[in-house]
Amino acid sequence: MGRAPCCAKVGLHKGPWTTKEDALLTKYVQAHGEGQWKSLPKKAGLLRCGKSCRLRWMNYLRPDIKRGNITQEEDDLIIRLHSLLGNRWSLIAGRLPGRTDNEIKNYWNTHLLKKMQRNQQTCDVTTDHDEQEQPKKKNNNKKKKRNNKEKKNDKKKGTNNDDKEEEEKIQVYLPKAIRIKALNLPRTDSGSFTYESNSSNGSQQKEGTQQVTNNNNNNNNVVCEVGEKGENDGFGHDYDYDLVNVERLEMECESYFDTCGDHGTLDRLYDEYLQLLNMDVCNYEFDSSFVESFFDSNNN
DNA sequence: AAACAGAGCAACCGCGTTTTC
DNA sequence: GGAAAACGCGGTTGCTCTGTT
Repeated sequence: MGRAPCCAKVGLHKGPWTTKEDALLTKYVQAHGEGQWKSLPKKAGLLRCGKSCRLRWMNYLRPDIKRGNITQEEDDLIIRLHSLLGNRWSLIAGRLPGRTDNEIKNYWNTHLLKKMQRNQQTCDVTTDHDEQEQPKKKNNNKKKKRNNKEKKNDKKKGTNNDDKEEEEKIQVYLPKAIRIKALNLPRTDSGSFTYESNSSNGSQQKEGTQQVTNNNNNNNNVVCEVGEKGENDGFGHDYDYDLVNVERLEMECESYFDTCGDHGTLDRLYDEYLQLLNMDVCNYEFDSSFVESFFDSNNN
């Protein structure tokens, strides 16, 4: 059983893509469409593994990729979605047109994590307990960077600090990612839900669309009217997203579960959140009321 | 000016899930 | 129904750039 690693083939290019490779891949995908990643490199004349091609296309070459800085609205939305979904980057990316899961993951790890840590430091009424718990993540981050450096140095020096690192490992309890199998929602290129306009060209993704179309495999389309709405996120911010907002996600899920009557996945998700909220180890600010209302509405 | 450290991000890797045969 | 292949996701790595000493 098991699969042979697709990139183990000898003679395949690795590392940064050249403009020539980009051009070949773009040309091929434009001519033949996405998919068949395994056989694509051969057909396109690329010395890359299919996985690498897919990644390059999805994260960089797709024409609908929005490049440039993350806006404040997107920033807020990412934080809010992360509080709801955890590290489900592709789901989060699906709510941000033109953004990729990889981009959001990187942005979270490099910007938002620090931002939230800063906020927590300034806002928290610090107790001794908090002071002990909070730096864990921060230290972990720094540790990673330090480890990279150490590894580099180790390479030079020929030493190995792995045993020491093992001792120092700090256990951080984070929710285990579970896939929402039951949600057969249409996906964007990045593998997440998509939302479509009511126009004849239903495949075109549009920003600020007014309807959310929710297709499942039985062709039971669930269409939710979605209006722009200012709301409070429970953290004291007012939101008026031009982008797809969290409310839409709730509505989509609500509609879906109403249709199929499957609450098992939501129950699991809710259990996961409850466990997390009960765990004092993460010292992480959850908007529990928001989460609870989300699940309550689906269970009623 | 050189060395070092940290930040940012593209790309890789491993594994779980889904699809195909 | 089971095995293999394909796909997709999240975590991690390592390279490059920039700022600091």
